[in-house]
Amino acid sequence: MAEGLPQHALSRPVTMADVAAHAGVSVSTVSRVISAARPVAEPLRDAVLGAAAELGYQVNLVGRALRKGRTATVGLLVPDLDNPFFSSLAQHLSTAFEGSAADVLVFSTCGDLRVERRGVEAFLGRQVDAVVMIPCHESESVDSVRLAAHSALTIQLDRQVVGADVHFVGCDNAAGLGLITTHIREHVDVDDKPVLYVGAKTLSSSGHERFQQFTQNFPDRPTYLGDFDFAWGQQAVDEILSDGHTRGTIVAAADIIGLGVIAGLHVRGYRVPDDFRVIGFDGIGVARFAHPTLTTVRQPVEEIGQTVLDLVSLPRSTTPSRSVRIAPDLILGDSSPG
Amino acid sequence: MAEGLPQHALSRPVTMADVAAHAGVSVSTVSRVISAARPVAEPLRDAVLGAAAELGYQVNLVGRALRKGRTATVGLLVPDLDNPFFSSLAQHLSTAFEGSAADVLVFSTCGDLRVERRGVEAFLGRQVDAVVMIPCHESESVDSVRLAAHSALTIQLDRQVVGADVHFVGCDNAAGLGLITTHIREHVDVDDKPVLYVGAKTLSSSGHERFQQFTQNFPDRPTYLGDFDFAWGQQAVDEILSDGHTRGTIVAAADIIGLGVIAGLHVRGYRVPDDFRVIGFDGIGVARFAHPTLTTVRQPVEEIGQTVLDLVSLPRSTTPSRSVRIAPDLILGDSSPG
DNA sequence: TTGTAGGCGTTATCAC
DNA sequence: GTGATAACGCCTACAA
Repeated sequence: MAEGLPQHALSRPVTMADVAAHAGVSVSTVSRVISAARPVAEPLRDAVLGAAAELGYQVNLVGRALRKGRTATVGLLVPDLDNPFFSSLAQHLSTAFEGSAADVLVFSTCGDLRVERRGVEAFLGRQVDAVVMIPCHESESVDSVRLAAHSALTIQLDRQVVGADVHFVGCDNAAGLGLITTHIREHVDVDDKPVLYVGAKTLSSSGHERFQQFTQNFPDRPTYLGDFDFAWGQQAVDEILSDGHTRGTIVAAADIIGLGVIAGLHVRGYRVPDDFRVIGFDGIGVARFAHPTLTTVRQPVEEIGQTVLDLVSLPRSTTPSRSVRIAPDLILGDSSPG
Repeated sequence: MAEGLPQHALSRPVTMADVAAHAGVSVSTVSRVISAARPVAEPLRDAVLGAAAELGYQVNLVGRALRKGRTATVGLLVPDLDNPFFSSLAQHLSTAFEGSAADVLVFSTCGDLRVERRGVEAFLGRQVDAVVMIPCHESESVDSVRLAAHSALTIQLDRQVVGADVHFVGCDNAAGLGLITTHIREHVDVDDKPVLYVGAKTLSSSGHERFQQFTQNFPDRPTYLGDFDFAWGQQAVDEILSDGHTRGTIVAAADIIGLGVIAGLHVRGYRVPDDFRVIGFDGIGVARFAHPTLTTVRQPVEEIGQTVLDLVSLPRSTTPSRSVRIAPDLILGDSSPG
C-alpha cells in the first residue's frame, strides 16, 4: 500500500479526538462507545453518538488494525474471475461470511504465479486474519501457499498444492467420478456409446484427481488432455472424430470443457445425446445455457463456503491441518438423460 | 476490521526494528531501503536486505498506511460475482491494474443495499485510495455512492445512480442500440420478423437507457420487462407466444436474458434464427456457449478497465466529475446472422 | 464509570 | 548519508 496513487484529500478526516472534543469527553470514552468494548453511561453515549453523526465520523480501521493486530478480513485469491466456477466460489464464500464480522476481499491472480505471489504479499502485508486461496498451479504455487501459511491462517480451496501441509477444502472428486460411473452403468449402453475422457493437463490437483479416478473406473478407455477451457473442448472433438469415434459417452473434467465439446460436436453435425452423450463436472450455472442442458456433477459451493467459515472461525487450537472433502451430487441434464 | 475472528499468532512478526538490530543499523535506514525512498550506501543496503531476507521480513502495510494516509488500494464493489458480466468487469479491472502499484480488492455486495453499504464502509475504513463501484440500485444506492465519494475518489462503473455527481465509466448504451438498429435495418425483414424487446425493470441506469433508446428507435413495438436473469428470458418467451407472436426479432437488454430467450424458444419448439432472431447485449464469454451462438453488442471491458486506471491515476486536480462512455461493437453470432 | 498515557509499525522531519 | 524522534488513529492497561 501507500504509493503510486495520488492522494484524494478533501478535508482532514474526522478522528476520535475530534468527536471527543465535540462531545466534551475523552477519546477513550469515544473508543468505548464506537467499539462497544465496554459499557458507557447513557448520557455520555448519546453525546458521543450525536457528535459522531454530526461530524460524519467513520472509524479508521487502519488505526484499529495496527493496535489490535487483527483486521477482521479474509483474503481470497482466485486465479481468474472470468472463470464461472471460480467466480461462483468467490460469490458463495462472500455470502457465507455475510453474517460474520469479517469482510471477504477478493484478489484475482490472473492465472499468473507472480501475480499470485503479489496477492499473497498484498494480503499478508495488510494483516488479513486468514488467506483462502485457489492455487494457480499444482506444484509451482507451493511457495506462495507456504508463505501465506507461515504468517496467517491459510486454507486452500478447490485445489491443493503438493508438498505443503496446509488446510484444504474442496470437492470429493473421487466420489464425483463415482456418481458419473454409476450413472453410466445404469443408463448408458457402453457398447453403443463407449466412454471417452476429455480432461486437462494435470496442473491442478482437481484435474489430477478426476483423471486418475476416471482411469481407475474405466481402465483402458481413451483420454484426451488439454486446457481447462471452452476452446479445448471444441478442439478435443476434432481429435476424437479423427480417431474414428462416431458415437460415445464423453466425460469432461469440467463443465467449461463439456460445453466446448457440445459446441464442437454440433459444428461437426453430431447430435447430443443421440450420437454422443456428454457429462460435465462442477455444476456452473451456465451449464443450463447449453443446448442440450449439461448433465454434470455439481460441487456444493454453499457448503464449501460454510466449511471455510467454520474453519476460519474455529479457535486456532485445532492446529493440525485439516483436509475437508465435500460430496458432490449429480444434476441430470439432457446431454445424458437418466 | 479487528474483531470477530480468532487470532493466528504463530511467532511474533518481524518488524523493521528487528531487521535494524540484526543488521546493526537504525530503523530509518531500514525504512529507506525497504521503501526505496532515499539512497542508502551500498554496504548498508546489502546488510539490510540480507538481514531482511534472513529474518523473513515482510513489510507491514497497515503501519505504512497509518503513517502515509494512503494504501495503494482500489476497492471494487460488485453486486454479484456470479453474474458473468460483472465478474468479467472485475477480472478486467484487475488486469488493467496489474502493472500499477495499486492492488484491486473486490467485495461482493450480494445485490443487497445493506451489504453494499457495509462494503463501502469496509473500504473507506481501510482507507482505500479509490472506490470503484457498480451500484446495486439506480436510486437506492445513492447514499452509499455519496458516502464513498465524500471521503475517497469514487468511480461508478457500468451503472450510475441518480442524484450523485460522481465519476462514471460505462458503455455508450445509446450507441449500442444504434448498432442493433442498423443491424436490423440492414439484415432483417421486419415485416416477416417484427421487432420485440425483452428488458429488465429499470432498477439500473443501463437497463433504463437501453429501454429508452429501444422505444425511441422502434416506437410502438412491444416490450417485456422482468429481471436481469436467465429465468426471465425463458419466461418472457411464454408471454411473447401467448401474445400471438410466432415470428420476430427479439432484442434482449442483456446476454443473460437473451440466452434465456433462446432456451425458452427451443423448449417451445421454435427455431433460432429461422423463426425468431435473438440479439443480446454485453458480450459475455458464455454467449458463445449458446446454440446458436448469440449475436450481441460487446462492451469493451478492457478499455473500460483502462479508463478507470487512467481516472484513478490522474492527479486529483481534475476534480469536476467526469462521465466517460465507451463505444461498444457488434459481435455477429448465429442467432442473428449478418 | 471515566480519563490519562503508552505503543502497535511505519515514514517524515530534523539534526548530525 | 545516517540516526534519533515524533507523529499517523486507535485500543487498553492503569489510575482516578
